[in-house]
Amino acid sequence: MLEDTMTIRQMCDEFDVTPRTLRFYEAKELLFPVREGQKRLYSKRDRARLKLIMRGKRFGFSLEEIRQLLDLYYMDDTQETQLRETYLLAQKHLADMEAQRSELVEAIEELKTQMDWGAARLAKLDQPQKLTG
Amino acid sequence: MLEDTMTIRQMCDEFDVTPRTLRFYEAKELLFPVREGQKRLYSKRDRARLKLIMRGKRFGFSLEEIRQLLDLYYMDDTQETQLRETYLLAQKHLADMEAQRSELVEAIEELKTQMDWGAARLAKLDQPQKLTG
DNA sequence: ATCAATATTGACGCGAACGTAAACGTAACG
DNA sequence: CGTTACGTTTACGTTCGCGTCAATATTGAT
Repeated sequence: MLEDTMTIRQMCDEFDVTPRTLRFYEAKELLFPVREGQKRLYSKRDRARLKLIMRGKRFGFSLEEIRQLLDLYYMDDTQETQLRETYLLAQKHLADMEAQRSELVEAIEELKTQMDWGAARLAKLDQPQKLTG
Repeated sequence: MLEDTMTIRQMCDEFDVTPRTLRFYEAKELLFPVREGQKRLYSKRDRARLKLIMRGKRFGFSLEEIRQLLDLYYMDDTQETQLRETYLLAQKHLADMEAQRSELVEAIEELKTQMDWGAARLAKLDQPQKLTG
């Protein structure tokens, strides 16, 4: 506890995931908890990574894509070649996310329009008094 | 051709999907192409729906969620009860999309920050002349 | 010491969203 | 009339992201 680590259960509670999920991410090399005997202990870094994982998932990236992107946030000890590749990868992801943002903004506008339309129809159904003026 | 319909191949070319996908969406009741003999013919409405399907997928909605939402865009002949339910559903989706937009904006900012950091490191690697200034 | 709670490693299962192969129809072209 | 091209159904296969046992430690409390 002194070393700022968390057990698997604490992680599950904080991030609302199951143990299975955390072990799965570890198997996929997205997380690297240390072992205290048999038990996994998650560091602050693991928590930061998990947060990014959840975010990436939300935006539709696969775990494999996320795994590669995670290196960008922890490339302190990365080789130069790796660094360049990661940087290029990040550029693509950034472009993708900005495109997604645009589409999302447009989709929100359109959905609102459709909902206004639906709201109008519902209003008529609620108050049909003025039917014949 | 005169009736503003498209064959399955034309659809595939225009939306960059496979025939299998279109038949799959039909099986899931997301599309309703008419038949000319055996062959499927996709109307303008089918195309509009497919566009919304692709958009929904992009934003992480399942095909089932999308199927329900599609009714909002074509509820001219919808019952009142259905209309209310669909409207409520749309509100939830709208909220979800707006939340997603916020997170996306934040994620973009953070990613940019990280990239600037990486870019700085790359710059140092490119021009180490001032090493001992 | 024992019992319950929590952890671990397999291993199989599962729903979503298609891919892919087989077997068949039909329609046009030379 | 054959074959080439495109379409159809049926059905099994595949990948992803976990869920769900089962069997086995390990740990903490009584």
